[in-house]
Amino acid sequence: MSLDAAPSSHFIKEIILEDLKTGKYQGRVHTRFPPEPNGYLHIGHAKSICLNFGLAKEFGGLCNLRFDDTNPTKEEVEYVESIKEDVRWLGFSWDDREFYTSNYFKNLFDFAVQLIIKGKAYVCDLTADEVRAYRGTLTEPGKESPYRRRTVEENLDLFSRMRAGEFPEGSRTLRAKIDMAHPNINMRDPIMYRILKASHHRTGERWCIYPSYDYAHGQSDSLEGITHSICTLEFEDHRPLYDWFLDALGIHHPQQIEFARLNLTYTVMSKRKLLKLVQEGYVSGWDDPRMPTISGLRRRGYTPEALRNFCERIGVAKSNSVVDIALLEHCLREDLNRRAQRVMAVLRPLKVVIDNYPAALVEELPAVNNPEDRSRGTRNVPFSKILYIEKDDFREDPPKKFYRLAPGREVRLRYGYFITCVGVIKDEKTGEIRELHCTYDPETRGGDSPDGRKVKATLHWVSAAQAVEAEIRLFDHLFLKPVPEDVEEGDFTQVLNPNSLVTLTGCKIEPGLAKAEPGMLFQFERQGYFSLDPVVSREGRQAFNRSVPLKDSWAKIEKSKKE
RNA sequence: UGGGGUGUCGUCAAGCGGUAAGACACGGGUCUUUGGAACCCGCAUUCGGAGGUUCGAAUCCUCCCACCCCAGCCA
Repeated sequence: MSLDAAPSSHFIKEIILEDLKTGKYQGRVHTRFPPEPNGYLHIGHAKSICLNFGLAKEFGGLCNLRFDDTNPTKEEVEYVESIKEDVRWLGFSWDDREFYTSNYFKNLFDFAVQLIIKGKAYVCDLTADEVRAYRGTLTEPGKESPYRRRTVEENLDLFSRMRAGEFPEGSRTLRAKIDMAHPNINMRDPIMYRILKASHHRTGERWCIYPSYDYAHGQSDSLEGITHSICTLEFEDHRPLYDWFLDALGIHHPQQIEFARLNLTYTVMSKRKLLKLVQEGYVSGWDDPRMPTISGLRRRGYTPEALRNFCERIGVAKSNSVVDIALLEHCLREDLNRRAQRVMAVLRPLKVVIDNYPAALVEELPAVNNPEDRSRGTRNVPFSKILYIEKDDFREDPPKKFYRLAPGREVRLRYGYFITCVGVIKDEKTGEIRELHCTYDPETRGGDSPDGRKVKATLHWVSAAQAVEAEIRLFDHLFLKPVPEDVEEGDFTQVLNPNSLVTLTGCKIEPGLAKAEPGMLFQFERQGYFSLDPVVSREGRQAFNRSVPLKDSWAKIEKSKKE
């Protein structure tokens, strides 16, 4: 059984298969992942990464990593580094094909000169406001710029002076000469170059004119020999323009294919919204474990395998959709179930004294490391007279279907003994349960009863004397609503989940966990999957993040009883 | 009222004229030293709507409806 879902077919593969059959690109498949280094990658990007790198791999082709850095006012090296780390972590390699649109600034400039010579581009002196006014509206055609009829010579001269820095920022642009009455607004003489006196993170002060996305993207694809240029739906309207430049230049012509971006329930996905959460302090940073960023998911304890599997399962299509976050969680559980080391940890400790257990005795009892993989063997956990169990595992007045510990009831301590509750000690004033007194059956060592006696529940526990204390962070959905943007008033911050992070201190964990390190995958039995938080943890004060809880059918019963 | 898209189960999503895959979710059950996992069963007589073509339509045609994207010198 392989963890990765069988690659499913989708419309992009069909297009590629067809192109392969007809020999459209001499049997080549070459894709690219083109992030703009102006923010951190999120799970929506993961979909695109898996698609582009996955397609290349499946068809024996290549996928380039290309930073689309045409806007120096928004881009930074910090983002470049984080993007590379995230793509690598996801399990993909671009070898030496790390490119930057800024590598092509000279090529793009030369292409622009060619277009000017062909009479297909001109320097326009209209201001930004005027350009907008001249563009017309969705339903009305635009007007031609008064500068549209400049001669080739004049355009050439002006364009080279734009490059030389002779004109102030925003004073002129280079525009494609297409059709101001075109029903597609993108075709109404789009801007190819703007003057930006900004320092670029790669080219420094070398340029003061920068190409627009529309002008740069197709030509960059062409220069790299890309065959299939995959992007999201909102660029569908730009495809005629993408094609227009390539045709006008008569160079290698990749085909642009659009697919629907990923949306997930109970979270937001746009860089703008994510940035707002970070900047306004709703989360601790881009890598907050509640964020849908790749760095956040990684810190939370997600695995690349789970993410890749998820991306495979959601499919690739063109309809706007919102994927249930339960599928993401399912993919994580599925992966972690096979891999995670089982361990016992008590999140909300309740003291238990085993009355008939020798006070001085400490036994080392073997516990299975992973029932899904017996080759992982066993470890020993200490058992003694004073233990902690989970508060939730005891009810003085147990409701129907509650199988756990209650007065007079016998349950099993996992890998330990059968115990029976014989006493409850409460705080005189508050009535709060302070500790439980139990007796154990020495014959049930390890958790088996020689007489075949059954018990309805098995509890996890930790021996008090040997327990290590830790902080445990429980995460829930960041938002209360499946679609956070769907609010009557205000914005998505109105429906932030106040309980998306619950920090528990004084948790009692199995002594072996003291050696836990970030990146190690654990299942705290009967609770969920956890891993050490690499940021918050400190020497002597470990903090574990709950990556995802285990399915809990008891919680479901309780919930349905309340409703 | 311009242009470009999309509409198949609660949510994704196959389907490409031969009689509605699969997954998640949900419900029920078996098993269980995790109320986990695993396993079994159930879950769209119907494909946005209405007509039409055809022996046969989710698939073809016509009209209609709904939703998404576009008027950055952002990508």
